Amino acid sequence: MAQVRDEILLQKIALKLKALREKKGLSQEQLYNETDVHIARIETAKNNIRISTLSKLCDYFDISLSEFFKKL
Amino acid sequence: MAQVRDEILLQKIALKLKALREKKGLSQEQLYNETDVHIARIETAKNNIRISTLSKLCDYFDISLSEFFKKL
DNA sequence: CACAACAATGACATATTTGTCAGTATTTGT
DNA sequence: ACAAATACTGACAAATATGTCATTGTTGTG
Repeated sequence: MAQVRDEILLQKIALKLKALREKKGLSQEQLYNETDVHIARIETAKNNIRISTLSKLCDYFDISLSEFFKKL
Repeated sequence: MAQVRDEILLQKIALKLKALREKKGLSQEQLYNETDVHIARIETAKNNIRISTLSKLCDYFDISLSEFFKKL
């Protein structure tokens, strides 16, 4: 089902974003202060992130969207 | 500004999706019948597409998200 | 255990995407 | 130019992402 595929995708994105954040040693709150993105629900795969939100985060983490999805 | 960067990103995504669709020789309506995605507003860069919507389209076009953004 | 820092979750408000459909504009082929 | 196909746009409803704040749960450290 498409729903299941989406859940898997969102889960992968969630884990990847969490890993990027932790690599920088930031708390969710600190990341919010830097990017204005509330990450909690994204990191728990509750939200179907918009492309501009993901783009903003990738910019902050110095990774291209292509790179982000390559090692997903 | 972030707004401008988003507009550029959405414009690139729009053009890329249109090119993929036209490569398959499909009208917007035909693509909708295949994917259940209304593409008109996305191809005119009016919408900030969600990741699962883009993923669905990439699946249909047989291109990975990483590939999609690589040649953006 | 107790405390502190952090993450997860619920509730609510706001903004935006998407579906849907109708109407208009544009393109394409003859 | 004409007709048909296609694309674009506006309006409305429904679903959902995100902001915001409060509360609860978790984790690590003394």
